[in-house]
Amino acid sequence: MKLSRAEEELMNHLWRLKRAFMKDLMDSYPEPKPASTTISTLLKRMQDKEFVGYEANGKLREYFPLVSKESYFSKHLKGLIKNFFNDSPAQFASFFTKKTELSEEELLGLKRIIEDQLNQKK
Amino acid sequence: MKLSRAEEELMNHLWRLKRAFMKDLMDSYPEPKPASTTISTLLKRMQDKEFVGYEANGKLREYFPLVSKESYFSKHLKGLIKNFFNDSPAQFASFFTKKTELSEEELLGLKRIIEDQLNQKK
DNA sequence: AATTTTATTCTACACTTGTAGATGAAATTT
DNA sequence: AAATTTCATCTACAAGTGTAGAATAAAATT
Repeated sequence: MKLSRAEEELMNHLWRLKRAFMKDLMDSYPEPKPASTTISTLLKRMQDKEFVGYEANGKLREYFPLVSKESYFSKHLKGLIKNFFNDSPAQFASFFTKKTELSEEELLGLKRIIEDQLNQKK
Repeated sequence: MKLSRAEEELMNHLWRLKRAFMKDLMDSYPEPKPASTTISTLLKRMQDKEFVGYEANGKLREYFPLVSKESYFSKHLKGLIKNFFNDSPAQFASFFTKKTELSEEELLGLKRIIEDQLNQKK
């Protein structure tokens, strides 16, 4: 199951806020804000898809994510790699590194991470 | 404009084949194959979206991609990074490197790429 | 030339998505 | 307590998607 574009946007707000009431979600949208019923509809659909839960606090509901951004994103990425890179993360990484202009610091940071990973392998 | 899931799958076949007749596209699907009219519908929609063109060869049409996999994918990725990583490719790279289990060779290969990039910076 | 194969367009239909009004009920403010 | 605000649900509807049958036409085969 996957989220639609609009749902994903809302989910991003929710991940950032961690827990949020309707009002907080509304606030997190820039102008022009969507109608609050639109958010409600999205929240409902996301509950059906089991991406969002809530805790009733009196009548108000405090919503929270049921999946972490990390795991959601990992699936996403895995799909991309599968579809576009022959299921080879290395091929993907090489594409990414070549096509994205990273600054020197960024490259050094990355290099360090990779070296750490290599050391762990030993 | 974006391709839908099913269109993207077809596009992948087309990228791989570079140029293809209806028949070749059908062949590229695993069992159970979709109806050929389904492929036709998709192709039509993809032409409307200007992702696919064709050259008539007698009555047959030889289809080909109008956008490269690289540029299509780059946009995709840019969107992902924007939505999920605060628009920071470096943040993304670090996440990717940590979450994906790359083999030692793959890591070494990556390291080499990064070193090349660093040298180019000088 | 008649038949068969192959591919295209048209039509269709159910499902998903983006968006929001109407309605109603609980909570808050006056 | 009455009025107002806040929000969830229901209903709705247009656009986009996945999927494919019917009709048709050109090409290949017999």
